[in-house]
Amino acid sequence: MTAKRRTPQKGIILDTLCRMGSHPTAGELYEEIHRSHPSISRSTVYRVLGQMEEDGLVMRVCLMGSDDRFDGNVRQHNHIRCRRCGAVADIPWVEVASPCETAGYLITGYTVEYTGICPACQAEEEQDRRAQKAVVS
Amino acid sequence: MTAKRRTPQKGIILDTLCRMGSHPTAGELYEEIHRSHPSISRSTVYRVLGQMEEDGLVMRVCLMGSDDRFDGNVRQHNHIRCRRCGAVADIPWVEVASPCETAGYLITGYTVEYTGICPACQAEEEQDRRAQKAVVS
DNA sequence: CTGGGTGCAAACTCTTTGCATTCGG
DNA sequence: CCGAATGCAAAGAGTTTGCACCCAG
Repeated sequence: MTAKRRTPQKGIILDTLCRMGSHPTAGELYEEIHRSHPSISRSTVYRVLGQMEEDGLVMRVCLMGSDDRFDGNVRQHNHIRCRRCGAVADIPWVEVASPCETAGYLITGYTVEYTGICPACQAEEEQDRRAQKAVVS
Repeated sequence: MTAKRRTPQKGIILDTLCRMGSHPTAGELYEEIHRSHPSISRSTVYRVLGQMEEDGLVMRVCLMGSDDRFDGNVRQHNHIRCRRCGAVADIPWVEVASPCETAGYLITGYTVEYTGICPACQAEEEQDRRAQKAVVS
């Protein structure tokens, strides 16, 4: 009983997430799916994502100032978020030493979120700097 | 121009956040403030918190499966969240080695979020285990 | 005085839920 | 067949915004 069923919707949702490669929010993923499969509803996307997260098929990524994002890559890895445009990228896993003082908590895991500037924004900032110089001189 | 003004509301909001010590969501902080200062509106709390975050007076903490939380402690530190009851605690800062592959990003910072079981939940789980044993035997 | 700040209510966005219908096993 | 899964629409929850009034500088 309570056996989970395979449905075309689930396949499409997981496929689309993996094919996107990026880290879409549930809403963004729905939009993408909706383009090719208009019949799949928003609620199904939310329900299936939540379910797949429980089953470990996808990973929920929560970064500051953004809705939850989903990642089809469930291997252990870290994320970096551009503080200028908000883009998210995967970066290799880094081992972190456990803190000695844990406020009495029993530590079972951790995640590291890096903040930085993505390549595109680095280039744009460089351009801005040149433009600024030109005006000043 | 654009000078920021000191208002009693801002003082009360920051004071309350710091006095609470915990890591309330904007809504929780509003409720707490509302008890002693019913005239302060919800929107002011949201607006002021966002502003103080920009000014570095408070820190926004985003943990999985929860609304953003605010922390009056702006010194560098990490957080640990109980995966059973959701309680959040501060723990000392831990230096993390920067990853060598950064997907082209220029890393400017990072945060570490630990997951674990808080003291209270450890105790409860221990009790549950005993109760379980009693039933079995 | 001036315009930044506030309170209020309405608007918005994202997510969840109730329910009748569908369809996988 | 049976009930898990879906689609739809409506409800929730949290946050933001428009606007008139207020008050800090």
